[in-house]
Amino acid sequence: MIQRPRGTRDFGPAEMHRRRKAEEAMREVCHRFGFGEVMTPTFEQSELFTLRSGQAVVDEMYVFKDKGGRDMALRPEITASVIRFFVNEMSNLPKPLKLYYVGNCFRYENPQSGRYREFFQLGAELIGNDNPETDAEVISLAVHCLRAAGLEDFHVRIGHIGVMKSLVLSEVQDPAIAGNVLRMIDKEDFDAMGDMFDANALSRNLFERITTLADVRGGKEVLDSVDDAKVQEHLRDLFEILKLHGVEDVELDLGIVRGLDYYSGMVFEIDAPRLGAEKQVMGGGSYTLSELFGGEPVFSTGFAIGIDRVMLALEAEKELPEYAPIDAFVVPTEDAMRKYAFAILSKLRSKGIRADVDLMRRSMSKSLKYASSVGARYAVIVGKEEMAKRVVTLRNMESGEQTQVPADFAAGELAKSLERM
RNA sequence: GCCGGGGUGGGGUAAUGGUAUCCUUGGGGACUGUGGAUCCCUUGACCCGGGUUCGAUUCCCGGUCCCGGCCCCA
Repeated sequence: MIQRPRGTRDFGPAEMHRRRKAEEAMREVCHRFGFGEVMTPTFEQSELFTLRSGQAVVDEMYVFKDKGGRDMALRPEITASVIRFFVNEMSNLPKPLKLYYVGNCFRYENPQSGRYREFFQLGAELIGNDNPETDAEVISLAVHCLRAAGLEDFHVRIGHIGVMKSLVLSEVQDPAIAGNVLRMIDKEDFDAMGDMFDANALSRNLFERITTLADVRGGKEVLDSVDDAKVQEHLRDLFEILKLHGVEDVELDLGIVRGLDYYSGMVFEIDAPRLGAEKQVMGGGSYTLSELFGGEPVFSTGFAIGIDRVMLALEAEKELPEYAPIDAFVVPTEDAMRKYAFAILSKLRSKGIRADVDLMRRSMSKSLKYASSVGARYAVIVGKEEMAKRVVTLRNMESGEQTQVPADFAAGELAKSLERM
């Protein structure tokens, strides 16, 4: 037997139905916000990702040499591809440019709850600016996507890299050490950071200011504790505009640092508290990447939603409705009626009814049983009597109620009945 | 990369050093112009490899996969 690769999943019809519904709801929101969909290759030159995220990510990527000896990688994320696309072909389009994408990504990591080797992201990038109204637009889009997917219990945290970065860089000259400090802030490992401060003779005063800042958490009332006047104003505007977007329940969290270096300004994360260790369903922020790929420097703000985690969170939140793939099952009463049944079937399908018919040459009672077990709402019984009268018998599978309707109008009658259900 | 818990038909289970129970599902039949019922027949499983043993699904080791956690998380 051939096993599915570790960390990958198969999705059956019922699950795909739920996933597509959530995905389509989020897509629709993206369009409503004026974002256009893009699609980029599933694999890219490895360099695209190492440029953005550093050489270390190679360990966690699916990398391979193609037959021409080129270093390739299955994409571990999609932002880099979108920006590459932008630099290559879209840099002259009017700004702001609003793009979104949905796709599978690959990371060679150890699977656990909410973490797979192939996973799915829906993300958006707004290219052109880094002002508060841009940030608000992007955060609002993320929040509205999650709401549209049906998620209710989630928690938005907004931070700003600039504050912590400028604080650290003001006293730490060595960029390697500064990077480590930022990393420790992100992990909230202040013990290790203390040791490091001692080892590098960094000031205790800086340490205090960092820990104080990292603790800043709360509603907009804590904005006052942001030293940097420019950042404070930026965040104040952002919170105000978010409110006008209908996004109010957000927390300021200056402890968000997001390890990697390319984020420059606002950063934000969304958690679904009902999930386990991997509870972050979305991450994003503003950054400049275009220069890195050989373009003009342009600010962008973006995010990526982990669709798999959203699905897990939805399951944790509520019973999901059952999936009924079929509206009507056409049942011939005897073998002589089978051909006629196809004619009826075809008519129903052409009118948009999700209809099916017995293909196993089963008896009438077995067919009804089958119709019942696949959750068909109606059985459409066709027999000699019906044919003679140019009618069909509609049997409501839930109530057992039966009515005869003219064969030509069966589709319309069904549609009406289905609407009522 | 590391740690813990697991792996028996498609799904869910029981037992066992001598190849396996029950339920469900699937297929067929009885009935047959009305189903979720009943009865009958039937397909189908011990994760893989090695070791111990006369014999391993069972005990031991390794691997693999699943579940959860650490690390990491673009």
